[in-house]
Amino acid sequence: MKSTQDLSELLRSRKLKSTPTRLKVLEAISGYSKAIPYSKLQATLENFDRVTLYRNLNTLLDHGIVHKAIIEDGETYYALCASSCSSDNHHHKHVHFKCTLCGEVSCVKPENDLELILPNFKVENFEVEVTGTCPKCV
Amino acid sequence: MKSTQDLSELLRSRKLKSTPTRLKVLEAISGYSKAIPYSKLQATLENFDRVTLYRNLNTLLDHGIVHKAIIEDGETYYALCASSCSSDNHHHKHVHFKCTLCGEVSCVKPENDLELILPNFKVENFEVEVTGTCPKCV
DNA sequence: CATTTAAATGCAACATTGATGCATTTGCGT
DNA sequence: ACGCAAATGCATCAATGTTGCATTTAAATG
Repeated sequence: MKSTQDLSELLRSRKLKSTPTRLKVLEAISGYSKAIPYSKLQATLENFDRVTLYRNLNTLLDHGIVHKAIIEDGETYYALCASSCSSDNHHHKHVHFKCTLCGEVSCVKPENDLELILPNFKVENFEVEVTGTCPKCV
Repeated sequence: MKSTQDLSELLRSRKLKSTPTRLKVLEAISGYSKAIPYSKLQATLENFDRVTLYRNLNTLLDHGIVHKAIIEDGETYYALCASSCSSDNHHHKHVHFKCTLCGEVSCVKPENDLELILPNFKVENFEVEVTGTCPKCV
C-alpha cells in the first residue's frame, strides 16, 4: 500500500496527470494485497464512470504502472508493476498464481529466473498462469 | 484433420451424442491447423445458433475433447486435446505460443517436461502463454 | 422397426466487458 | 491567471457469456 503522495509522483514521473480519479484507481489496486479482479475494482469505484475506469486502466497498462493477469476464469486481474517496469521496458515473465481454495490471485516471483526454450521458435516473452493452493490455504 | 467417422466415435466414447452440429464444430477445430479463435469458429459456423456453439464448446471442454488457450488479446482459442486427455484426467501444462507476426496460436510441446517449483505454494497445474516468432515467420 | 427419453437445439432475453465519439471539465506548464 | 492538451462523463454500440423454456432429435430399448 503506497501513499497517495507516492502514487501521485509515480503518475507524474510517467507524464500522466495526477487526477483524483486516477489516484483512486491506483489506491484501490495498491491497497489490495493481491491482484485485484476487474469486478471488484469496479465495485469499489462505483462513483465514477465505467468508461473512465476502463480508459484509466488502459493508460496505466500502457505506461507500465500496472499489469494484468488473465486467468482462465473470465476475469481480468490487475496489479501494480514492480518499480523496474517502465513504458519502454515492460517485460512480464510473471507467474500468476490462482488459489483454488481462496480464489485469490497473486504475482509470484520464482527464486531463479525462468527460462523457456522452444526449438525453432523465437521466444520474446511469456507468462505463467498457475493454479493450486497458496501458502495461506495449505 | 480427423475424419468425421473418427470424430463421431470420439464423441460417443465420451458418452456424448454425435449430432451434426457437434460434428461441424469438431471439424472446424480439427481442420484448422492451429488453435482456432472463437470469432473464426463462429464465422465458420454461422448457420447455427450462437448459444448452441457456446454450449457445445463448454460440453467439449468439460469432456476433455478440446481445450482452450486464453492469450492476452481478448480472444479465446480452441484446439483438440491430445488423445491422452480424458474427462477425469485433463491436465494442461500446455505451452501456447502466439506469433506476433502472423498472429497464429499453436500448442507447443516442449522437449523436456516443464517443472515449476514455487516455495510454499502447492502447484497443481499451470499453463504458459508465450509470444514471439513462430518457425514459419522467423 | 416403433417407441421412449434424456440430451441437444433454437429462440428470446439479459448481464458484463470492451470500445468509440463528442461535448465539457480540469490538471498543470507557461 | 491563462490556455491547452489531457481527462472525464454521457450516450451508444458490439461481442461474448449465460439462463430459461419450448421443441426437436439421437440413440437406447423393447
